[in-house]
Amino acid sequence: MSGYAPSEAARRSGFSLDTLRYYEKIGLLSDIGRTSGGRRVFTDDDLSWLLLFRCLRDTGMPIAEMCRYAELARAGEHTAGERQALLERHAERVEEQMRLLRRQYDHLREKIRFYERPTGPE
Amino acid sequence: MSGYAPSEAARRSGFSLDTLRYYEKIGLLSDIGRTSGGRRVFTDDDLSWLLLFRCLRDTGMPIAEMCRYAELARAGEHTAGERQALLERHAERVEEQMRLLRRQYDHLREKIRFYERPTGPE
DNA sequence: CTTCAACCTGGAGCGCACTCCAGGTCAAGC
DNA sequence: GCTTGACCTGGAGTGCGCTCCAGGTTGAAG
Repeated sequence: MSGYAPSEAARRSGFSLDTLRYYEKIGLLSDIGRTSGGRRVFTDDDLSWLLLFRCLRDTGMPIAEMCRYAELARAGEHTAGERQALLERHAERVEEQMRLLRRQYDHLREKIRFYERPTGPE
Repeated sequence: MSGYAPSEAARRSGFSLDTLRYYEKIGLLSDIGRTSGGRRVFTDDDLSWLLLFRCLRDTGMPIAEMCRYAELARAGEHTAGERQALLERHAERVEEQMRLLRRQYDHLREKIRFYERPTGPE
């Protein structure tokens, strides 16, 4: 079950080894376990955090904001409302981002269509 | 009709004045007109280029690739096929990007749902 | 016991896309 | 004619998010 080597955690999360170390260094990840020899051991719980971070990064959340979220979570259950609000605000930004992306994608397709028949413009 | 001051071009394209100057400096924009006093004058044609660049940037195309596109366009009509292919490849990347964004958005919404009722996790 | 790939640390370096600055010029309105 | 705000240039600086490096350690396999 739990106990993944760094390379395995990297593989499963899609982050590089360097990025995992970096995330720990800046305090985004904390209390990552170690073997007696000093090597990191990632638990299932660490992994689920990483998958959340992957989601947040992929949707464009800045690292500083993920740090804020992680801090809140560490602070305890009483921050649940604030955490929810943070994710909600982010989700709304993502919606806007999706709308913009779709709109610009349509522009792009329109542009490509100009090349598709008689003779292209420009 | 044609002849926009830099600030107007910035307003219409959504790029900053500095970015417009930067784009000209790196050769993304070329042959931007000038007044006798040395000030830039943007034409409708320049504006439509800017709107294309806005579309490409918003969809994540790196500047180097936009430069390549602009160069091809300057080279003449015989590069139309290559230009089309470039845009087509980009559009496919955008599609992938939209799929990922939607997937991660769904994850995010799912995560938020955990906060919505009994007692949130983490 | 040896080997060797995976891991460790601290810190420097990088790529991208701007953004800002100093010091000067231009031109429309009063 | 003077003021003032928009504009000019070349070049330095910034913020973000990693990524790479040197030099050393660990531990499973043979």
